[in-house]
Amino acid sequence: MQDFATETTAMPGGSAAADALSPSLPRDTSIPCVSCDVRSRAVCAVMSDDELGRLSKLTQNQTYAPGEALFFEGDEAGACFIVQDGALKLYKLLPDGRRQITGFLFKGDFLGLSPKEDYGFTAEVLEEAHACVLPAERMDELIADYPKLSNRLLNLASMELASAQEQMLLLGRKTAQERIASFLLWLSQRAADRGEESNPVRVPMSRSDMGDYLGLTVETVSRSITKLKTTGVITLKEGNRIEINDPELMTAIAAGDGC
Amino acid sequence: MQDFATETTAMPGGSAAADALSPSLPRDTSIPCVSCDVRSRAVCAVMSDDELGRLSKLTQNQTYAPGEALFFEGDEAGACFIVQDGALKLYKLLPDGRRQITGFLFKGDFLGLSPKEDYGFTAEVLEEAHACVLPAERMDELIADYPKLSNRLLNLASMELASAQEQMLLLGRKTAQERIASFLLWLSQRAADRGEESNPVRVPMSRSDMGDYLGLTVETVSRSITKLKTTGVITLKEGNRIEINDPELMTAIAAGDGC
DNA sequence: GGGTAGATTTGACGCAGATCAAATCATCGG
DNA sequence: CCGATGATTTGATCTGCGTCAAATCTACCC
Repeated sequence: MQDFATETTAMPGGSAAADALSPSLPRDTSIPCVSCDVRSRAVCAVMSDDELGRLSKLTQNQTYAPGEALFFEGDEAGACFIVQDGALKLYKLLPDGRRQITGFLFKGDFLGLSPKEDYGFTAEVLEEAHACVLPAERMDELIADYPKLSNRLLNLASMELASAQEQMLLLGRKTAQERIASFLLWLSQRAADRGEESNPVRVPMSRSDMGDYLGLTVETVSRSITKLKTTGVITLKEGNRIEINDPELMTAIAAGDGC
Repeated sequence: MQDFATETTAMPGGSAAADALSPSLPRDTSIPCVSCDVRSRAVCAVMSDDELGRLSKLTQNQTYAPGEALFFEGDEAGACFIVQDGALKLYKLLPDGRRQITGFLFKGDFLGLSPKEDYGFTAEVLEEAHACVLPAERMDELIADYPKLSNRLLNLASMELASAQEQMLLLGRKTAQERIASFLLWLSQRAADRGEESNPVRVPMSRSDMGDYLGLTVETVSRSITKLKTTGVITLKEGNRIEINDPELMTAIAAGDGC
């Protein structure tokens, strides 16, 4: 299975479909995909109302609690997911327990599709999440029936591949300081893409998760953040939020051009 | 642009199409895709003879010398490539010159398709290469016309994404020794997939390139290889080839389970 | 409010791998 | 075969980040 979590920029012609029904109710799983909150940014953006009608019959809405796993590395790849809200982390483990987080997923992100029989990583909930679950066989049928969908997934995969390469550059060649700066800017950009507050940006993951994503230890993450704080480049705010005081400088630091 | 170089396993039902014409001539660019050397393993494997007829009219065969670049990071993404033979390296640079190689490409690999306007990395020749070049607009048309092709590319992208995640694990969490072992096993596996000798495996890239791929310096690469040699796990052979004496142990080392 | 458990920060120290430097090896043109 | 040039190996030393340990801080429950 493959995650196609991507820095999805808004699809042209797909302005957010307002939920016409019962806006006061917290969530009604009977509402079909047509009025889905993330329709305009998710894979489904390329499907027509009619096609979504078919889709909505195949999917199931699920709620996942923090710490819960949608699936584990090595599990048979049985379903695809579209994240409706919340946050996930994806990770791989070495036999001795060393962990590498390969991505964080947010509202609108797609998760699924494996080149192998089994999932290549674990998907675990960071913040309570709702997801739209689609059995793998159904997904295969949809891909076969709707070339548009296949093309859309190809686009998402391309974007994700590009960001994977960016991450390789970070992991292979950047200093701790540069990694943290790059990460915070990325978080901020992704929040902006989702239409959420980007500065200060909310940081929903622990220092430990940041470390496992950036190839650093908790202590180094903490020290690097402290240093950025001391230098005045960032400010820590209430509610796990971080303000980037000087985005220009921050960008320079992230690229190894700072100082 | 995105590279979809993948550990392509042989396509079912696509046994190598022998070149029926002038087998003694080194290379004849007039031979259409139908009898192409890499047809059975490349993207084209999903196209029928007729479809390949159309394809062959859109493509151009090119030869590239070692050190030459197919394109540079930041260039406008104008074409897709199918590697017919030779070897390429893909890399990204930081402003101060630090380099991260994000992949090596071999016979049958696909390169192209960008989520952005520009290429996100440089593609440079390692060993003289022949490639089939397809203008981006033509490629877009083909993708639109042949859902099979789109699906195939999606598969390749999925595979590449999985191996990118594997590489993140390597770069973020493995020791120098583990990285080298993982790399040599990967190189060997890829050679096997191409039907080439896998043990001893030919290592077509310099120590410096290995370092830039594995997030290490030349010296550390050299020392790690020396150590594996001294331990008796590998043997250096003529012609830049390396023999893996104990694949079991090597695999254990690569996973961090050795010793 | 007080207590507890986990997360984060801070401190002291060690080491894997980087850096700097030099020797050795391989390739290739003449 | 010789010399030159670049790649690789080896050696000595340094350092950024990891490791180990302890001190806060935070959130949450009673």
